[in-house]
Amino acid sequence: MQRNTRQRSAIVETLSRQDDFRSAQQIHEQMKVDGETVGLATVYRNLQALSRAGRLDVLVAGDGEALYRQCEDDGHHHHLVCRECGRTVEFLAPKLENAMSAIAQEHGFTDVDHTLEVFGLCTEHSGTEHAQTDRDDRSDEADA
Amino acid sequence: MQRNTRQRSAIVETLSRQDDFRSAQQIHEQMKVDGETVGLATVYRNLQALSRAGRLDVLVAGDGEALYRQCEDDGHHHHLVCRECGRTVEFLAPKLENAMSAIAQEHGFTDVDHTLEVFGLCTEHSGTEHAQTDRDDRSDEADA
DNA sequence: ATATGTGCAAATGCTTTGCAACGCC
DNA sequence: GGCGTTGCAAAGCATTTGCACATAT
Repeated sequence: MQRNTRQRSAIVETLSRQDDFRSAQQIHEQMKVDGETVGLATVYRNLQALSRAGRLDVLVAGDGEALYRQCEDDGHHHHLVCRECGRTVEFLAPKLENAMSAIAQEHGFTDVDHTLEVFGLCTEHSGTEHAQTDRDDRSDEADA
Repeated sequence: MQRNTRQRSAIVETLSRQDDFRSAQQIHEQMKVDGETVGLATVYRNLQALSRAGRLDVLVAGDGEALYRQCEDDGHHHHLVCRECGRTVEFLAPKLENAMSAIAQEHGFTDVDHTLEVFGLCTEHSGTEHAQTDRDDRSDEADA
């Protein structure tokens, strides 16, 4: 990832206009709609490169599909994602990180890494009619 | 899942002799080695049926491959899995469950569900030579 | 100039499915 | 005997890769 190409910029551009997690194919589709002509393989290659470079969050959906979105937060964080629309809330759980390390160490595991993702239905897609106020994507902190 | 067939029994049998998470293909392979003749599609179909019936734990590896193993624990629990050999330790994290519910509720999400898996290298596959005692798969409890 | 990046199409790997044969109940 | 089950091969998907061409630096 060392050169600036029209395609790469377009991909980054598209991602920057996107709040929620999207699959490579959705992103490619979106670009086509926007009039950008970029090969699907190129989208895949760049998403990979960008996430390797730490500029994207990647999360693997239940069915194994990879979803991407631009990082909002630098540190290690987790996501609360709407199963319907992909709307995402980031949150931190420092106590969890510690607990995980402790458990891993107890069992002699090293090089540990963990994934924690929470899936649910956001206000707009919930069957019930919850009233609530906080509906932005700002980072939050859990007490776990 | 209403009839008992030779194939289904063989699959359950194979799973019961297996401590760690295995992919459908690995299970199929194992059965072939054991002299069982069962179609790959049948293995997939039964693994799905069994996990639907709550008799198997399923976890999706980083690359999207589904891994199965028979349930040890009834309740909701998580796994510490060796990236190399699949060796698995189950653990509970009740405080985490609560924290997740709280966060979800705060943001108006409903029908929440979460996945937490910890990957690492077990004692036998760690580059370093950790000394340790606890190396079984008994359930454990985290304070998070 | 030349190492990188791109596009396309073919290949991969896991998983699912259509359909005829099969075998529990 | 009927309906769930199986096997096989084909189809599906998301993703990766080989290779010739294009292009940023």
